[in-house]
Amino acid sequence: MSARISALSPSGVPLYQQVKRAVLAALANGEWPQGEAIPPEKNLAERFSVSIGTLRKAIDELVLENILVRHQGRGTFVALHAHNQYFFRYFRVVRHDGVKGYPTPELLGFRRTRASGEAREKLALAQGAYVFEFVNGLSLHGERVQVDTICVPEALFSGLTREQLRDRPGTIYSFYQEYFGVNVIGTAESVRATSADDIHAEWLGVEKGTPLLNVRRVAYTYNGRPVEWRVSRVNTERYEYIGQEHEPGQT
Amino acid sequence: MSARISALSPSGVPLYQQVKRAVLAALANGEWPQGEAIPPEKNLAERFSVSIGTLRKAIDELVLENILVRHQGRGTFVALHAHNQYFFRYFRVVRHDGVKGYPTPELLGFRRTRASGEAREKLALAQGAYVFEFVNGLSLHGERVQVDTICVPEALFSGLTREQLRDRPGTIYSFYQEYFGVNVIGTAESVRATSADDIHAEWLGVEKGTPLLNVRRVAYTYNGRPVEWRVSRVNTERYEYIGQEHEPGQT
DNA sequence: AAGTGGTCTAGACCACTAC
DNA sequence: TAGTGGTCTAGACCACTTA
Repeated sequence: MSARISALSPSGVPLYQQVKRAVLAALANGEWPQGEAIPPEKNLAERFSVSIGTLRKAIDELVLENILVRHQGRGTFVALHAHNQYFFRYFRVVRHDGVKGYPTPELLGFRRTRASGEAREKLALAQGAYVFEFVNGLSLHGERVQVDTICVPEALFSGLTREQLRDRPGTIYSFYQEYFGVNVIGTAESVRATSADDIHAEWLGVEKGTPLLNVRRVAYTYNGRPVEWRVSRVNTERYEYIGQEHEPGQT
Repeated sequence: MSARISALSPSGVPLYQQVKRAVLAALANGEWPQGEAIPPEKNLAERFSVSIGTLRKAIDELVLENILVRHQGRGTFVALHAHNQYFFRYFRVVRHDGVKGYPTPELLGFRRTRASGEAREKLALAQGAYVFEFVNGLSLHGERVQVDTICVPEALFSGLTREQLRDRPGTIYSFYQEYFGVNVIGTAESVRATSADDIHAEWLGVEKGTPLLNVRRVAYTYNGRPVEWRVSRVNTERYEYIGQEHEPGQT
């Protein structure tokens, strides 16, 4: 386990960034399990042959990214529920009383088609480009509360099948990553209020014309490349969407 | 202008936090105008009698908060449009094409009343406590698109009048700060879709029953104390609410 | 060439936690 | 009491910008 930074590479990459990568690698290796403390700062500084200050700068960033948690006097810990946090980053519907739940997905539709004008715009596709369009129903506490219409370029997801989607084990984004090497690293959402049309009324078990939340999301990978465009319809009779939150930063 | 930190107060507050406050005070004094460079780090470190490292930690936080911008080799600058950024932190409605605009406010109602059950809950008030409740209409490009019903505890805003609100120069939150010493430092929002009732239909110039976005916000000051509870109704026919955004952080 | 911020060191002492 | 992270120092050298 000689985890020394490789030759203090003169690559021009700051040392603390190299340290950060090394720590991430160790985490990925499962060297320090979730919820457990990582070695103290002094040890890590020695191990990577850097000063405490440099080591701390690397750890600082990992703490900012919610990958590690520091407790003064106790140690630095691998964040629990890193998976959970990641999950609820992208699923922002909770019950009116604030209770969160894991949604049960159900594939309601799947087809290969030419991209619509709006999909072309959001996904930066050429005219006539093909996309896969599928519909995902989400239930909370046994009740269907959200229906997503999801559009991805065929160019990035060639060979995608209805069965793969139906039988995928985890979240859609982890599926993208494992099966197609597509990493979602950012999203942008806008929200409107619209009326339920016939098909969504049926899917959500509400009357036609019921006000629904209409969440429109573009997901991006590296270099700002859009990889997914989705429209979510949410029945907010008993659930709500968590909007912008501003932490009380101590100014 | 002896801006020395007052006696290196043994108050237990970290030095770099004191330095940060001092820099903020200098900014508030207009000592360094917007868009201009502030003195180099060495000078500031001397002026505040701290080491470069400590000074940098203070500046780091101000950069993270978008109050300052660093340019390697050029200097550290007072962020332009800090006011703008601050403004659009709390006003998140844009046209469907993404164009932002400054809303024109109009006071549509004002009264002193006992807090409703929901207001009591959100504002952590005792039964029978009084609140000021006022209604603020917001227009973009000459069109009324949003109506806010705002509720603040009388205990924090004693003496608030309709005229003060109507004639206030800046945003509501800067008004809170200047006239009542109430600093809003954080917010939490949840979003639903609801139908327009009679009065909101009239205010927004839509038919009764039109789907409206229903944004519910609690604003907090220090120590997580709630100071304002508001419900915004937005006509999203031509405008939309900017939801959660995730920056592509470089992990 | 001079001046700026960016990175890095090798310590020190303090506050907090666990034993 | 021992060990942890939190803060702080007084420098050093590097990369970048401007003139």
